[in-house]
Amino acid sequence: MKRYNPSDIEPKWQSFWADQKTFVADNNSPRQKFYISAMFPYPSGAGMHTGHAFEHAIVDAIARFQRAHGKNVLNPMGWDTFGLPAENYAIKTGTAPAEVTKVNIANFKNQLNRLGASIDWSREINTTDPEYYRWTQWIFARFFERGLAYQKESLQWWCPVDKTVLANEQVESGKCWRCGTEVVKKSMNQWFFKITDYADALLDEIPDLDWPAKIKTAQTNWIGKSVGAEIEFTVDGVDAVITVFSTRPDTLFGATFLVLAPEHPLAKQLAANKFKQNVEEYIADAVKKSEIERMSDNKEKTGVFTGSYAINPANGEKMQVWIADYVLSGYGTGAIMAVPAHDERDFAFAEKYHLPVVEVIDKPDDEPGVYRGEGVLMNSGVFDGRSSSDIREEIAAWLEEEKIGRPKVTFKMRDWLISRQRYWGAPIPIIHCQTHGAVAVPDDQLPVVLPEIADYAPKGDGKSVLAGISGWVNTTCPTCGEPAKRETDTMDGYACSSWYLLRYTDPNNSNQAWDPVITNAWSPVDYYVGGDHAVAHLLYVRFWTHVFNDMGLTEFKEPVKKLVYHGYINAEDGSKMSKSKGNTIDPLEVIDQGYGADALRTYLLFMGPIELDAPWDSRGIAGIYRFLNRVWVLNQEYLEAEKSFTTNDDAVRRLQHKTIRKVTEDHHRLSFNTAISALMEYVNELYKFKVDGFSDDVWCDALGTLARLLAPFAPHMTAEIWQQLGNSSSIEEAGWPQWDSALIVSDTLTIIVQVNGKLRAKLTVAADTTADDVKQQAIDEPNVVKFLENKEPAKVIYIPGRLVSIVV
RNA sequence: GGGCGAGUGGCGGAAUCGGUAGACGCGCUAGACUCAAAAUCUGGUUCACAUUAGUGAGUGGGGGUUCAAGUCCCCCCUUGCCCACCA
Repeated sequence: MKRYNPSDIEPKWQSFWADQKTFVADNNSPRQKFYISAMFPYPSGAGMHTGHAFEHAIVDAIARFQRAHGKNVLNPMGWDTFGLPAENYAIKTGTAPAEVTKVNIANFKNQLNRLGASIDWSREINTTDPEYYRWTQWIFARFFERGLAYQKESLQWWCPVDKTVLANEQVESGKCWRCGTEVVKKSMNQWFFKITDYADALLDEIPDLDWPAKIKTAQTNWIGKSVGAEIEFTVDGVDAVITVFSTRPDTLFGATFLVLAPEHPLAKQLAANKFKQNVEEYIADAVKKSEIERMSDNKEKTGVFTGSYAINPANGEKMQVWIADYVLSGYGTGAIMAVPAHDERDFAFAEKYHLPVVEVIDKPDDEPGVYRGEGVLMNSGVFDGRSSSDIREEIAAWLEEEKIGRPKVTFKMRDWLISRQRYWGAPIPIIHCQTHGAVAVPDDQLPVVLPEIADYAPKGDGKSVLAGISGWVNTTCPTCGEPAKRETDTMDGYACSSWYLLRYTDPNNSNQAWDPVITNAWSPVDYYVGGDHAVAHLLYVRFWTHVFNDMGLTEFKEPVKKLVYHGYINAEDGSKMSKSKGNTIDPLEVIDQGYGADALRTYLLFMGPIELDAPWDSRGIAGIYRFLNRVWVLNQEYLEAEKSFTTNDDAVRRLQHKTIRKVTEDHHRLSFNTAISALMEYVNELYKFKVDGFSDDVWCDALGTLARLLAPFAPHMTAEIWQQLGNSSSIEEAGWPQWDSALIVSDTLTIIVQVNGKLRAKLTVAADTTADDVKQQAIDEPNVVKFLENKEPAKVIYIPGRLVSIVV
C-alpha cells in the first residue's frame, strides 16, 4: 500500500498547476466572474508567518470552492513594497532597498506556492516597480488637477526617530505606529488629499457594505459626522468675533462662558494686560506638552482666564473667555461655548474655576449628575416650554437670520496627509516653479523615477534625502521651461495600496492605469480577505474608488463588496506571537516536519471560526494529519480491495448526500471548522461501513465525493486521490458534487419525548407515522408512564419529526 | 468615559429558525497489535449518585417570558477589542 507522504505528493501538483496555468484568470470567459483577494503583504525579510498562512488558507478555500462551482475566479497576488523596513535595512547595510525587496519577494512567492495557493501569478504586481508607481503618480496628478491634492503649512505629527511626518491614522496613543517613539508637533508645508470632500459620500455607503459591523462602526466613528451650528460671539470692547461650533444650539441660553484652544489664533490677542503673562505662559506650556502628557492629565482640567468678555447673543449676558487645552484646536472652530449645566466637561471646568451654571433644560427627577439628554427648555426666553430636539433647527435658522451663525455639519475626519520625508516611496510628481508655483509633471514624463543613491539616511532637516541630489532636483518648469525644482517628498505607502485592486484586473497595461472595460467587468472585489486595518487602508481605498467613479474612470463607487475579516493565530499559551518573545511558529517548518501543506491549511481552518483569535496547538495539527492519513488509507484500501460484495449501499448514499449538503452550506457561511468536522464524521462512518464490504460504483462515488469536498482545504492530496480513482481530468476541473434531497430522507425518525420539559425517552418511528400515533406512542413509553403518575397529560405538543412535549 | 463583541467540559470549539447541550478534534483512559515502544486500530470520557436500565445538577451570576431558553427580555459580574476631552 502506498503511504501518505505529503512531500511526495505536494511538489508534483504544485508543478502541475504551474505548468497547466490552472489558475490563470481569463478576461474573456463567458462564465460568471468571482474576484477574491487577500490584502497584499509587505514582503518582509522574515518571510511568511502563520497569519499569512491562515489568510491564504481562507482565500484558497473560497477560491477553489467558487472555481468548482464553475465561476471564473480571479485570485491575484502582489507586493506592497514601499515602506520603512526596507529603507531602514538599507541604511544599516547599504544594500539598495530594491535589491532587498527582490529577494524577499522571491522568498515569499516560493512560500505561497508551497502552501498550494491557487494564485494567478501572471498578474503579479509590485508597488515599487516604476511601471506600477507611474500610474500612482498619474493618479496623483489627476487628484492635483481636481483640487483633491493640495499643499498646506500646518502643525503635523513628526516622528523624531523615523524623521518623517505621519498621518493621524499612523499615530497610536501619541506614538509612532512603526517605531513607538513619542511623536511631536511640527509646523511644515505638507501635501494632503482632500478626503474630507468625500466624508458624506463615504458615510452614506457604509450601511450597504457587506462588511463586519465592527469595521463599519469604526469607519462611521472615524468620519464622525456631527450636525449642529456655528455661532458667533462678539467680544466686549475688542474688535474680534469668536466663532464656536455646537451640536446643541438649543442650549445657547445656558452658555455661560467661552473656551478657546491654546492654539486658537485669537488666544493671545484677547489676553487683557494684567492677564497677559498668565495666558502666554499657559499657551507656551500647552503647546510644549506632548500628546501623551495632555492625555495623561485629562482628568484634571486646566485653563486660564483671558480677562476678556464675550456677549451671549441670545440673552445679552457677559461671558468670560477662557483658554484651556481640553478644547481641541483641530476640531470644529477650535473654540466652544461652555454649557456647564448640560455637559460634564464644561461642568467640571466651571466647578473648578467657579463659573456660573444655568440650567436650560428641565431634567427628569431621577437623573443623577449633569443632564445631557433632551427635554423641555427653561430660562430660554421665547423658547421656554419648547422641546430641545424640536427647537434645534429653529435656533440655527434664527442665528442665520440674525447673521450671527448658521447651521453647520462638522466631521472628525481630517484631510489625509500624504507626503513623507523619506526615500523609499513613490516620488510626488510635482515641479515647483518660481513663476507658476506647483505644476504637475506632464503625463508623458511619468514615471518620475526614484533615483538610485548611496546614502539613504534622512538628515533630520525636514526634507527627504532626495533633496540632496541636485541632478535630480533641478529641472525645468513644464509650463514655462525656466529652471525649477522637483518636489522631494515621497508618497505614503497607503497611496500605492489604494488602487492595486483595480490594477490586478489589467496589470500589464502600459497605456493606462487600467482599461475601464476590463476593470468594470471584474469589479468590485467579491471577497476581500484580511485581518488588519479598520480605518486607514479600508477607508483610503474606498475614497480613491469614489473619486475614480466621479472622474468617469469606473462604473462602481465601492471597491469591495464583502470584507472577510479573520482573527489572529496566537502562541500556544494564548499570547501574541512575536519574534522578540521567540514564540513564533514558522508555517514552512510545519510543512517540512512532514505534516505537509494540506495538513497545515486544514488545521488552520479547523481551529475555530475564522473571525476568532485562536492559539496554535502543535498536537492539534497532528490530529489533522491523522485525519488526512485516514482519508488516504481508506482510498488505498478501496483501490486494493476485492470488490465483490455489497451491503448498506443506501446508507452510504444517504450519508454521502447529507455530507455534501452540510459541507456546501458551511462553505457558503464561511464556517470551515464545521465543514471539516462534517468530513471527519463522513470518514469515520465510511470506515464503519467498509467492514460490511465494497460495492464498486457506490464506493467510487462516495470516495470521489470525499475528495472533491475536501479539495478546497487539502488540494494536493485530493488531486492525487482523484487521479488514482481513474479520472482523466484533474480535480480542479471536476466541479462540485450535488446533493439529492430525496436520497437524504430516511424512512425512520428519532423523536424526542419530553415530560415537563425534561427528556424522558426517545422513539424510533416510521417516517409516515401520523401525529396522533406518535403522540400515543410517546404517552405509552414506560419511562413516560412513570412520570405521568397515573394522571392525564394536560397538554401534548408534537413538533413534526422532532419531539413530543408532554405537560402534566 | 463612550461604542461594539464575548463568557459552554481539562483545552480549541459545536448546537444555522426557541426543540436531544457538549458534534468534531486535542488531551486523558481502557483494550487490541507488539518481546517492548512508537505508529495504527477499537471502546470510554460534563459533573455527582447509582453503574443494568436510571436519577439529580449543569452553558459567568440573579430574575423573567415559554410546553420548551446556551439561544429571547431585564439587571449584575468578568473579559476582549476599537475610539478616547470631537463640544
